[in-house]
Amino acid sequence: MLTNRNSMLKKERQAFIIKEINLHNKVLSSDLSMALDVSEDTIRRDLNELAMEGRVVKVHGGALSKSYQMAAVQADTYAYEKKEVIAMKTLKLFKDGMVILTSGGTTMREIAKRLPESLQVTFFTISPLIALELAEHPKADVILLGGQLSNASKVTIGAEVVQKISEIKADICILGINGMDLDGITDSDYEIVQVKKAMIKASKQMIIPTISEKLNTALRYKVTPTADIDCLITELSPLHDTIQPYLSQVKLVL
Amino acid sequence: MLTNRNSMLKKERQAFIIKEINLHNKVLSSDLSMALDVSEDTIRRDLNELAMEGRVVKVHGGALSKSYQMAAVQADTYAYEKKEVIAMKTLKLFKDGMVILTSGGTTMREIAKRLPESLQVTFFTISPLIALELAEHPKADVILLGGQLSNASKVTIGAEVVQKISEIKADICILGINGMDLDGITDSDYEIVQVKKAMIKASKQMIIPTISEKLNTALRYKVTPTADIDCLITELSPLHDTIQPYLSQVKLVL
DNA sequence: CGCTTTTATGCTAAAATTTTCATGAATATA
DNA sequence: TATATTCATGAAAATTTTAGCATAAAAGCG
Repeated sequence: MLTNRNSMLKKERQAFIIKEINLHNKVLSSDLSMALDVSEDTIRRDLNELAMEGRVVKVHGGALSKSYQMAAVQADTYAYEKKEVIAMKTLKLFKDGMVILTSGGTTMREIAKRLPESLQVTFFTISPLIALELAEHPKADVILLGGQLSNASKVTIGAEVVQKISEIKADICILGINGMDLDGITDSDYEIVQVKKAMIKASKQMIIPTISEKLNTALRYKVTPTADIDCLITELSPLHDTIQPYLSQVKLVL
Repeated sequence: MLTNRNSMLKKERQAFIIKEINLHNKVLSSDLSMALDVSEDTIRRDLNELAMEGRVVKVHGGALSKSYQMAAVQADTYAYEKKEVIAMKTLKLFKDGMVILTSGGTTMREIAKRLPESLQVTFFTISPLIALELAEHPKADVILLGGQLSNASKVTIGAEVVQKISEIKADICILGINGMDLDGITDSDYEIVQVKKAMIKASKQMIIPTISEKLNTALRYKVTPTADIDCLITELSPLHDTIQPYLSQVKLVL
C-alpha cells in the first residue's frame, strides 16, 4: 500500500483544530477535511470528542470556540479593557487559603473569570452571577449567601443576608462600588448599603476595585469613609493625577 | 459597520445578531438579511428562535433588545422542544399568590423563562441560575436559598440549605429529577438528595416535570416514592404507552 | 512471532437540519 | 382604504449528520 506521508496522529489533528479555533473562533468541517486531508467523518468525530471534553462548541457544519458565545457579553460589558486590567491587579492580592467575601458587579465578574486554576480559596458572595462564574473553578469553594434577590442589581439583600454575613470572618472583602469621592463610598440603594456595611464589618481588609470614572462621584447613601479602604485598585497607575488625592487617604493604591 | 463573511454558521449568525442588538437595541430583518447575505426568512427564523429562548423581543420587522446579561451561562438545552412543552403544561398549575419552591435544571429554567408577566408569585429556589431568570420577571418575588454551591449541578447544598428549607411552607415544589421508575425518584448525588427531601417535606404538593426519557431509569440514591408525586408532567400525552404504568401511581399526570 | 482485540478511518444510504422560494394572509403606514 | 411590508406555511433544494459496516493499522498477549 502507499504510505501516507502526511498522516497526522489523532491528537495532533485535534491540537491543530483547537489552534485553528482559537485563531478564528470557528471552523468548518469541510475546511478542516480539506486542510487535513481526512474525511469529514473523521473531523466530525474529532469535533464531537472535543465538544464532549467541553473544549469547543459543536454546531451544524463545524464548531465554535467557547469564548465566542461570550463575545457578545464581553462586548456588552462597559469599559471591558479597563476592568480586565483591574481584575489582573486584584488577583495578585489573592493567596492560598484565603476567605474572600465579594459583592456583585461586572468588575467582580472579570475577576472571577480570571481566577488562577491553582488557587485554593473560599468565596462568600451575594451575587448568583459571580457564584456561577466561580463554580467553574476547580478548587474554589463557593458559598452563596441566600436571601431576597434584588431585581435591579441581581444580588441578595435583606436582613437574612446581613445576619449571615455577620457570622462570617473573612480575610478580605472585594467591594464593587457605584460612587466614591475623598469623603467616602456611596450607593443609591439603601438595602444594598446595609449589606455592604455588613460585608466590611465581617472582613479584616477591604479592597475596592473600580474604574477611575467612578472616582469623585457621590450618590445618596454613604457606605463607609474612604479612609477605611485598605486597597484601592483602578485601571490607572497610582501615579496618575486622578489618583493623587486618594494616596493619602487609602492605605494602598494599585 | 456590518461586515459580510462567507458562510456563517447558524450559531455564529445568531451571536452576531445578539451583539448587534446589544449595541443598537434593535435590528431590522431587512438590514440583517443584507449584512449577513442570507434571506430574510432565515433572519426571521433566527429572530424567532432567539425570541423563543427569551434572548430578544420579536417585533414586526425585526427585534428589540431585552436587557440581558446571562448569555455566558446560556448553554444549549438538551431536548429543548420537549422541555418547552413541559414548561407550558407546568405553568398552568401556577396561581396568583402561590409560594413555589424549586430546584434547578434546564427544564425548570424553561419554566422560569416563560412565567407569564401577570403572575404574582413568590419563589424560593436553590438554583442561582433559576433565580437570575426569575429576577427578570416584574412581579415575582425571588428568594435565593443560600449555601455551598455544588460545582456540578450549580445548586446550593448542605445543612444550611436544608435548615432554611425546613422553615418554609410552600404551596408547591417543582422538582427537577435525574432518574425515576415505578418505585421512586432517584438521584446520583447524596447531598442533593438531602436537599430534595427537605423541599418535598416543606411543600403541600410535589410537581415533577421531566422528559419521558428519564422515566424507567434509576440511580444510586432514592429521593421519594413515586406514589408521593402529586403531578407528573412530561412532553407526552398522558395516554401514551410509556406513561400508562404511572397513571395508577401518581395523583395527576399532564 | 502469530493471533485476537481494539482503535481509527472511510464509505454508503438514510435521516435530519438548514436554507431558499413561492404563495396567500396579516400587518403597518401613508 | 390603498399600498407596501412583513409574516406564516409548505414544498423543494442543499447541506450536514447519523448509523452501520468494511478495512486497515495499532495494541495486547500467549
